[in-house]
Amino acid sequence: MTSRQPPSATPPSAPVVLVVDDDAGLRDALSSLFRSIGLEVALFSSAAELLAARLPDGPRCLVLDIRMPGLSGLDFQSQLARSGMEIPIIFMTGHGDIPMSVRAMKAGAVDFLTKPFRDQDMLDAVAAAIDIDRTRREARATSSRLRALYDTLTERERQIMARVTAGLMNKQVAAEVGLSEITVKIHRGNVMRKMEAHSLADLVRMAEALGVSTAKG
Amino acid sequence: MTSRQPPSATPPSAPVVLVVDDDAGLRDALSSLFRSIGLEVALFSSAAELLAARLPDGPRCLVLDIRMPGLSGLDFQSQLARSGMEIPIIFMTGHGDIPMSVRAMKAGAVDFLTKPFRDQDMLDAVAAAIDIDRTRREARATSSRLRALYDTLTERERQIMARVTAGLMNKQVAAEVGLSEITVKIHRGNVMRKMEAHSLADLVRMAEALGVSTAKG
DNA sequence: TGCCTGCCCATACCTTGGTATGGTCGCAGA
DNA sequence: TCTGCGACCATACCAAGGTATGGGCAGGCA
Repeated sequence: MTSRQPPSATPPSAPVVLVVDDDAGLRDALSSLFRSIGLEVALFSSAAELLAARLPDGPRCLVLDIRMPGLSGLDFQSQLARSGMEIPIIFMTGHGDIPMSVRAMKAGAVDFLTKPFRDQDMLDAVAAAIDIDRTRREARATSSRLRALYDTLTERERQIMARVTAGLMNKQVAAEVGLSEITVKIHRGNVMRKMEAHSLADLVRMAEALGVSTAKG
Repeated sequence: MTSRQPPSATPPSAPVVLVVDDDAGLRDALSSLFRSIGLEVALFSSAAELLAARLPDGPRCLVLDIRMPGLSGLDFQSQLARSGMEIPIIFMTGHGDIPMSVRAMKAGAVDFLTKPFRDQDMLDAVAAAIDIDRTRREARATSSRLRALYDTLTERERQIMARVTAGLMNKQVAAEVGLSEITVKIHRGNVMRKMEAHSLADLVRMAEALGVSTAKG
């Protein structure tokens, strides 16, 4: 948010497409299709197999047959959502119906392709999905960096931060939390340093992103 | 955003469901269904008819057969989007297919029901759509109030606002735009008054919402 | 026990922010 | 021509922000 940092320790890995389908022929076909445009691919014959695998950390997306051995595609989707595992999903189906597709799309699927599909449609969908994932990862990275800074604050400092970013003056903050103005100034200075904020405007934006800050009238 | 105002001059009108279907029987059935739970209804037999009518201003949504005389439902949807007319849409279809439903959902449809549908499914969809519309309207109202205030600023004042909300000190702003510090202070004061901001934090949030403000390193 | 940390406060001092008062200049419209 | 307004600047003054220095107290921990 405020500091522009190098990507991080892990090198910028290539996008990976995770394919889950019980049809080995289709898996192979998709694999060569994706590799032909420079994407990496990981193949799985079932959801369980995918869950057991160690997944790469770069940008990625999931290409999933809605009818799988064991867990259904839709159930798998909601299970992933519940477990906080956010990954863009592209569904494929041979015998799907409209309610199924609608449910999938409402739950956030990127696309829902009927077999047989055109290669280009699949590639477009995957490109869109990878893009979504990349954006989300960046947003998550920024916000977790921010959260990490916020976690270093003491209770007091959080109280002061909330009120300062709500627009209160030091003396008002002091009155509200029952401190002397000078103490508020000190805490405030600590907040600025710990949050690595270079200005009040900066801090306000951080508070906004973190969802802290006392609402105002 | 900053001031909590009464709803406005127009009284809080009841939610309205706009129904477009060429089947008069279905129109009537939907009409009584919606009225039974206290919603107002406006019926149309074609998209053209709806466009010609004067639409109410309260929260509302659109229930649309995908196959209509004249313009198709999907085309109508994209036409509305292009014309900036944002209204939540629920599609109905008797003979739709998956690609159609996916396209509609990707374009932002709230739901896509296959005929025959259960009354409760339709009511749930409409409730969700109305809710979305209400939220959107509130957001639009807030942001247009803000925009109106911003429009009263002079060019200079906007320059100063952008830099101040980016976290620059008055003297830095002065140097950047080639003014004396005292002049910056005066403009800054004018900005605060015109934007009705009660604190710098307030102004920063406004700048954020407006998308003005010079990005920082 | 000594050490660290969080929390609290004071005095002193300097920098910024913010407003009032008063004045100049140029331009557009009544 | 007068009026109003946007833009600009100065002096003066006060309020608010911010830091340094120094000190006290409580609790956890090696």
